[in-house]
Amino acid sequence: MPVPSLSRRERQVLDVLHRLGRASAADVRDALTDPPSDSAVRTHLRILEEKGHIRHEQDGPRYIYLPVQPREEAGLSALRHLTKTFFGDAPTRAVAALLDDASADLSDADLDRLDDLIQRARAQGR
Amino acid sequence: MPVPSLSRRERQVLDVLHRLGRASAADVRDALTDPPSDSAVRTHLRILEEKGHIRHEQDGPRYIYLPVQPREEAGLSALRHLTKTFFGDAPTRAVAALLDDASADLSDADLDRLDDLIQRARAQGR
DNA sequence: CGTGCCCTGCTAAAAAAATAACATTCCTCC
DNA sequence: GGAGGAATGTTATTTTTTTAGCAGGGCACG
Repeated sequence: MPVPSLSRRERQVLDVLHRLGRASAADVRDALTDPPSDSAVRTHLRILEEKGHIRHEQDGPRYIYLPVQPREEAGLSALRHLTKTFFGDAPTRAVAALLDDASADLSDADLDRLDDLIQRARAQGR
Repeated sequence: MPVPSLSRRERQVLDVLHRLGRASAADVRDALTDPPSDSAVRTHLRILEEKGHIRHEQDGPRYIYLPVQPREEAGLSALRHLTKTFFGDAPTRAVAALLDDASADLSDADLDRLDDLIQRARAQGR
């Protein structure tokens, strides 16, 4: 169990960036339910950038920040950690929890897609 | 995006407890890759208990700590948050990532079980 | 022009978190 | 009985985090 390298706020800000994909300082602030001052948000963005977790592009007068690690990739490692912590390292159990929870919202198309993925996993396995 | 109520170390300690189910202060310390002093670990345990996230039982001379929220339940809400953050709030995509990643490790039995869950989700849906 | 506005960066201060030192209790065993 | 060991709780200190204040640059517009 290594210490997570991000503080509370930093994690929160980085999550927002993953969710939005790309965002200005003001966008980030707007996405927080309990926003600190504009200047505080900027400080976190600057620190995240120093630490190498995000980068920025210039967009006219302002900076647009983006995560360095692609969303899917970050998502996967978060999933791995979560699976270890809460599901005894058994991905199947994590999947089960997801399906169970969201079943009401899964469309037929979603289910078809999942079937497909399982087919593929079977093919892979042999 | 509400501020997570736990600090870095607190989160880390609580995760260990979820992983182990139940553990003494020494167990928790052993499970950390970068353990602080015994006394520091205890402080975190005491604070987590004050905050209501864990409780303890007496076991002979020592305390055994356990999460208040059941593991599966905590896992589910973590999954929900993760799905929002990294998978555009589409559980199917999170599942896809898991299957894709772990396909090498999924046994036929696992896959059968997943098929089953999907069947059930279909039945549920109509 | 020059005033106002919106942006960034820097710096300092306040608040929270993390750590360890220490006191205390209880039990065991000589 | 008392010395030693293993546990907890309390407290104080250090370190990190979080926050805001302020300076400076650039651009638009009267």
